[in-house]
Amino acid sequence: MLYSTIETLKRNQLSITDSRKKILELFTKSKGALAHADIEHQSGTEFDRVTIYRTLQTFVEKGIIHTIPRADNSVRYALCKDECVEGHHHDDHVHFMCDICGTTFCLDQVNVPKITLPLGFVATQMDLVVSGKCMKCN
Amino acid sequence: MLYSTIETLKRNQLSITDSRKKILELFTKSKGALAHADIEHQSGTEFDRVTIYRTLQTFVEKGIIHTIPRADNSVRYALCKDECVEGHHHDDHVHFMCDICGTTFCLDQVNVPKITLPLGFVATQMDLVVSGKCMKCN
DNA sequence: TAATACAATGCAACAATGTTGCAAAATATT
DNA sequence: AATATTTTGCAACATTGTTGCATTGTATTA
Repeated sequence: MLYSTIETLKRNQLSITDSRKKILELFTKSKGALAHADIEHQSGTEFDRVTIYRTLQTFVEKGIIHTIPRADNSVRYALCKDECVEGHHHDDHVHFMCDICGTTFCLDQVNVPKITLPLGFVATQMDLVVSGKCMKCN
Repeated sequence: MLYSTIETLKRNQLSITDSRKKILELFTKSKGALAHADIEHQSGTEFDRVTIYRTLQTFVEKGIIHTIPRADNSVRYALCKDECVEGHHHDDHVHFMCDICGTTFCLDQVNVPKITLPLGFVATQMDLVVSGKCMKCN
């Protein structure tokens, strides 16, 4: 089930503004994950940098998008699946980063496998990021 | 087998300097992983910020330390095991970040499990970062 | 639909993080 | 000890992210 951008915003009790509509659209149009800089470039000078930061923050809080960590100190954001709700993300799928084209994929089909931690350690979140060559660059 | 800081530097064909000795010592003394800022604080005003950046870079290139990605856009560094050599890291163990005390652990005993990627995807590196409560804060 | 309450935006200023070029200093080599 | 090489510190700059506040836009109520 796909929601329109406006429906998604309403469903999350967010007021409908130009920046939120536009940024959410960028995510639905994009196959891969987006970095803050991507959004800044693709939206031109339309919105202030600060607005983009705050919009992304709001979307993460509401469970509309989730973050993907990277070893080189740059976070990317991707749309969450429908099950994500405020404060409780279900983004336990694997992320794939292509070393050639730089695209970040959410491999929704591939789940993060269960692992056994040493005694005393309790996990609340797991991030599995794989890098290599994607099917286009292979 | 443990090497002294000087031996490790020599083994990697690096000249022995105060900053390299001191920063490498910080890593061997520390149980967890270190962020750039940690090193900057613990070494006081002894070294320039730039020197620390360059030293960490050199250590990563030589395979002495490896990076650990985090969702909040902050990289941490940890000592590699002996098998790591220049340009070829063997840091395929799980990393654990405590949400309470902030310490990052290398769980050397726990390996990243093999997963099956969609057709056409080829993995060259995998990073599994688990967060939750560590054995001290539990 | 107009008036009000509320929330989001843009701007400015700032803080933190990371990078580069180059002269000075330290290390390694002969 | 003298020379060649590498590393360091400084300055300057680029990027990324944060905060306070006045202004603007959105939602709500009469």
